Amino acid sequence: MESVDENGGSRLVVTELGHIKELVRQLGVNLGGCPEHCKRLAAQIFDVTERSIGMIMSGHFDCPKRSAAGLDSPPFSATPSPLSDVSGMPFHTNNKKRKIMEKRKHQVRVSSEVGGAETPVDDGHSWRKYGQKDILGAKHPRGYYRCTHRKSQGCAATKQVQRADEDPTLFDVIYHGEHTCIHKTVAALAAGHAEENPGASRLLQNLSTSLTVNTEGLTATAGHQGCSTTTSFCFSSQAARVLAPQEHYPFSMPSTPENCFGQGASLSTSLEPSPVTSDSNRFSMTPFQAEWRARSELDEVVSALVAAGAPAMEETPFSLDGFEFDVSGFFA
DNA sequence: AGGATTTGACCTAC
DNA sequence: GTAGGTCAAATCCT
Repeated sequence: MESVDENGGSRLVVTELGHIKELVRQLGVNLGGCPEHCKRLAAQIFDVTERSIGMIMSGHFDCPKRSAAGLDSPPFSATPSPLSDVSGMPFHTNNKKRKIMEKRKHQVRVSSEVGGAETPVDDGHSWRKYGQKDILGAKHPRGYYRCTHRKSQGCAATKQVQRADEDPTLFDVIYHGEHTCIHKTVAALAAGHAEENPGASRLLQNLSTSLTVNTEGLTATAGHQGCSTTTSFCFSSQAARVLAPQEHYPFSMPSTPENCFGQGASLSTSLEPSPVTSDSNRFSMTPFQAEWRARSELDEVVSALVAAGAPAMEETPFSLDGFEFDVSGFFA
């Protein structure tokens, strides 16, 4: 990973990431407290993230090689396997098949849930394998997956999964296309809210889909030292990135009341290695990958909230799975 | 029985 | 001709 300004740009973004991390931690601590403070913290997180976006968008992290290749993908391949690096893929060529998929592509490196697992951790979507190919120079074959709802809902999302040569526990996953399908649980959730507020309902669908909260150890220590429990807050997988803005997939929610990160539970983002071992989406990412993901997801959650009628939500914190969420800070 | 996976064949770009 | 990506029949799994 190179950078301009003798890594000065890198340090700036890393600094901002650290700032975001601290703000998120504070937000977690205060979630059960003063709503106004939470709003301010959320607004700050948004601002800092925006600054990071600006740094990246200004070209500080444009890899010359990638730029030359005309890629619009983020600097996700800090340690890409030789042949899974999308920069080497001819998506901007005249290849008709591949040209179709250049709309959206997103590469991440993920770890397997269990060492030696054949596939990486669940990314929240259901996939159907439709092919496998031995790739020249790669030790492991590349698997081709498409969304299970391709037929039923015409979802065009696909992904390619290839085990990293240097570390078999890691997978390079390249997502193509956009999910236009509706998640099962999301659909059920939507049904309950659609009548009241269609926009907010849609947002909740996406929230539920994308954000995962690891709760390992939480129940074991809940009630004991209360606020000391560490809950890992993980940004979602590819969801936000592969979806068009109008198909926003921002954050997701804790699935059970026990997962509440309120009551002073501290939050740790996935910006740094986390020992958590739940089935939530955990990625082995560089700070830049993490920042880019955070940026894209935050970016989309805001646009999603706006599109979903945020003012109404701002007035009344919405609830999901027994929790209330106040996102009005994003609009401060 | 129906859905998911496997795997060889086929298609397209280079 | 080669490599990457997809198709589709065969097979497996629940």
